[in-house]
Amino acid sequence: MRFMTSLRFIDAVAREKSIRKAAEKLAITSTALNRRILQVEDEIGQPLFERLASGVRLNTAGEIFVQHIRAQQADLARVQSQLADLSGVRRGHVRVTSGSETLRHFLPDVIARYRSEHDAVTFDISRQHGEAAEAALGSLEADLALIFEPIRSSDFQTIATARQAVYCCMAETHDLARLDVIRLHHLIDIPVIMPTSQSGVRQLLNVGLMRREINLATMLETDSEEFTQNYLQNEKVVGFQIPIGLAKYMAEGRSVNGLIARPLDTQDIPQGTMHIGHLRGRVLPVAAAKFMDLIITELRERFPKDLDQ
Amino acid sequence: MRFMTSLRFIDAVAREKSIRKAAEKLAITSTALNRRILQVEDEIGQPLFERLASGVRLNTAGEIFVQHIRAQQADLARVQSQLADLSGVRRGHVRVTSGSETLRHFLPDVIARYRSEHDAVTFDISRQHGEAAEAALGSLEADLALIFEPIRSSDFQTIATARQAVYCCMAETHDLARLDVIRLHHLIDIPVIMPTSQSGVRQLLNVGLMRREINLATMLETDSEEFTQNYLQNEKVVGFQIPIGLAKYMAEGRSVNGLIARPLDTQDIPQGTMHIGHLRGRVLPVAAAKFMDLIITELRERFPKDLDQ
DNA sequence: ACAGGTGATGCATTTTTTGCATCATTTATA
DNA sequence: TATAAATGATGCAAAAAATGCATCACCTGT
Repeated sequence: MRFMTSLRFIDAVAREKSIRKAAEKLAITSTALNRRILQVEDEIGQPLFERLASGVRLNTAGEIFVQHIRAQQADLARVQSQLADLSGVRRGHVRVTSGSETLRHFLPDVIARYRSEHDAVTFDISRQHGEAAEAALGSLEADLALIFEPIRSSDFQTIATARQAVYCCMAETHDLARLDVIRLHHLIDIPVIMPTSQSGVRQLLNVGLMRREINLATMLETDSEEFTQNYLQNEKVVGFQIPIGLAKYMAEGRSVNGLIARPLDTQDIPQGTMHIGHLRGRVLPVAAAKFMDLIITELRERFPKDLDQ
Repeated sequence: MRFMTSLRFIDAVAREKSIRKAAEKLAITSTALNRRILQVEDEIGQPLFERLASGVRLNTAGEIFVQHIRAQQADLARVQSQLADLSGVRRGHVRVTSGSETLRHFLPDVIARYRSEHDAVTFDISRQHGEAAEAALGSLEADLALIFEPIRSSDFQTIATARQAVYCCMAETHDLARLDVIRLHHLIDIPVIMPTSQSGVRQLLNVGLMRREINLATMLETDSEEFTQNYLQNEKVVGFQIPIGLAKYMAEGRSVNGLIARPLDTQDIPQGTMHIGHLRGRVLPVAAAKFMDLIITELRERFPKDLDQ
């Protein structure tokens, strides 16, 4: 897209905070890049960058202008996706940002299902906790976000939500596996793996633990779902997860790979909410919009009672 | 804005439906213009125009792309307005489309008030009836619209509404001027000037006339407020208008320039609604947003009881 | 049948963009 | 404190892109 060149260059310089570094990435000389920037600044009628000895930095005007550039790029992507749709094939690129909960089972399932029908669509999946995920939407680096508790920004437009209770995960041979519903006091003196404090699950746990004044025997703290699930198979410890993060049917009580999940009583630990949405005011590319539809379809199939739209 | 050139050119061709005609307006040769279009079509990967013997016409892809171009232009204007705001002076350009009702008194008053504080802001006022006004918002040819009854498109985002009863206008020497409120049957056999049928006032009148099965003695039909108001001073006929279209204080019963206004009984003719709004999903330029604020302020001062936000 | 319109294309010319060498500054480092 | 290694800006020549002219092929209305 030749008509986007200057704008793309400015975006690159803003990201690299250096004309020379950006020039290298763009495979042109710093001279040419510098001149393009000076030219646009001249047309705009005011500088977009502060010149520092260590490089450049966006000034206020630059921040506004770069936001415009990114919005324009996002809209162009949407248009291209729409045009591709016209000519039959659905092409496109979908950028999803999400907490770790959905990465192990849910998103792989949905993407596979989507790509089985539209294999010309490609994906970018970035793992980010709530606040960072919202920022990624804001800077137009992502189209969709799946965020588990809480939503901070009013710029986030929720399209659907799914209530999610917190489950305990453990080996099927674990003593607690006999219970249908687990109360917090059952966990006293039982070694547990805790999610890190940025995670939504951890925040829900904290609420209940504070209220009941219970301290758990935290043997390990990690933000890796992968590690947790694997470790449970080696030692009789308890991990925490929400249904969307569990293998299919595990939330119904079935054992999968020797592991089993039991819900925590919602009197002890409140249910959380998984939010699916995008930046307010954005029109999503066809591919992204359709993918979001499929996410909601999949959620409806898995959690028919807990889905709100 | 050099980076907008190609897009601006495409927009021009779409409007002119001819490369040669557009080239003339743009003060370049048709060759150059033709080549830019071919280049963009090549980059997009598909044609945007159908080539006819009589010129060109947008195809479906072109319609989508041109809509994108206009959205970009509008957003760029917003950004420029915002940047100008940064540097102190409020610059900008506000494009308003409205039915005829507001053109005589209301908009001139509001614009004068606005420009007394921000004289670097310029205006475009286009007179269009409801449907055309909504289309102008949709094609981004206008920022704001004032539409009197009814709203057709769900793309119109109403920001404020003001209820408006229909008034009869006449010379203060007219027989009916003695009445405080006029009933429809008072108008039987009295010569009237009717607004044309696209106008919201006419549509409200029609509702009442149909219901009561009354025919008025229409001596003349016009869409010109100017003509109507001037003619009332020459002959004892009755015209129709809503308060926003009357000179200040006339709706309170005062006579202005020998003319006087009396409300029609709302049992006979329902009140209408003046809608102030913009295209859904658009972020307005600073100047346009502030101007809309001022419109609402003015409406609140004039019609404190009938304004909804 | 034909005159007058349309968009497309080859080629020479003009304009714009790019890259090299270099300057003036600032920052990090010895 | 002196010095080396960054940074962005600028003059000038080469490369690339855009433009204008002349012309073609085509369609439409008369």
